Amino acid sequence: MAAESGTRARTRRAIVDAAVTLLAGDPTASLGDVATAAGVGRTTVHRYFPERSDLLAAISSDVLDKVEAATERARLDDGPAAEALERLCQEYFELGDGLTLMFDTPQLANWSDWDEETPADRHFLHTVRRGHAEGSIDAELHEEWVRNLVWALLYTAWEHTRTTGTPKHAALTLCLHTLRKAIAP
Amino acid sequence: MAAESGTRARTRRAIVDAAVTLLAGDPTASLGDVATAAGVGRTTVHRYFPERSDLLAAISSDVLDKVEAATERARLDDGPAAEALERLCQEYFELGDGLTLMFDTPQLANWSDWDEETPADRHFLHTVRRGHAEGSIDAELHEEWVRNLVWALLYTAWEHTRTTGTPKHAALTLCLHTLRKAIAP
DNA sequence: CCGTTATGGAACATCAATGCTCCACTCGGC
DNA sequence: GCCGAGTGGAGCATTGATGTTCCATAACGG
Repeated sequence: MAAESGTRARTRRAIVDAAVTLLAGDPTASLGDVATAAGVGRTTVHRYFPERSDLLAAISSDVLDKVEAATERARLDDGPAAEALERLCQEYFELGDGLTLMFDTPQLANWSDWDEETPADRHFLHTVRRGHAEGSIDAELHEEWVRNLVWALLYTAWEHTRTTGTPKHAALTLCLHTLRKAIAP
Repeated sequence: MAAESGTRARTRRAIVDAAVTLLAGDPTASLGDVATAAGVGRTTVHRYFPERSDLLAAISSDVLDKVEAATERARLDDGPAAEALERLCQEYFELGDGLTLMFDTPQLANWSDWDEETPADRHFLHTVRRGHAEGSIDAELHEEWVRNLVWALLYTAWEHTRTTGTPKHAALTLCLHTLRKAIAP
């Protein structure tokens, strides 16, 4: 909140970004590892985030912000709901490691001020219901299932690029192709 | 391998089973927690598995065995490939915590004698190719993608029961419904 | 160019998980 | 019912992560 000097802001970003990347690969990575990855001394990490939980909270908040921003860019209220979800998928896909982290470390939400219900989440579920009403999304698939499905597909797509070396765009195509067919009525 | 006395075999099972359940929920659970969950002393756990890695190897081997057994029960070579995959999905779904554990702790494979290629995996990929050939599975979806997709759907289904309280059978239905549509040509 | 600001590293205390040992106890199977 | 296999708990050493302090130094910015 309080404006930070340019230097401090930059260092803070470096630490958070490095932590996201590192923790996405190994949620048990030590703070020393994070410091090294960020190109910073362990002492400096502690200066910004006195306790591990402080760092996790910062990460959580950072990723949630990005999710919110991505959700807005997807313009969920424009056009058919099914197409809106595909746009959202593309936006979320760009989140990369942040996505992976949120997917397999849901406890992360607890470290931040997240009450189960973010605006992005509400907007997502609302869009699915709109799809049900207008008939562009299979009515048998509950909102929550569709949300979980989207996250799982995105996670799978990233995993797919890591293990098979498939290029990002190809993985995204597979992901969207699969989603489109899965949610079609 | 060497035949164990009934008592030892039972204790060993209790520890492994408890560990699977516990680690599925929290991969960082301590050996003390595992001992408590298994209803045995921490000393006993060490007697059976001198190091943590020994326990992980045992778990890995145990789960892999169950996967192999489930794969055989699915009779992948009978009938259309798409239907075979649905049967497999139902069998895998029954693995419960073991499934969750393998999904979000892939490193587990390293602790056992797993060379990237289990018979079950080979059989699975082969079945997908059969589906491509006979036209019952969308040819645009590579074998590896379908495999990852199936695991992700199963994981999501379990997650769905945990977070929304949906009954198991309903989650499985959603899972199968989604899979069927996703892999259809 | 100079002073404030930020950093890195060393050193230290703490803590929890682990791995290991010993011994008394009990429970299972003959 | 007896005896040995199997168990549990207390205790102890080790290790790695964490959190904290202090000081010398680097670099940022006016």
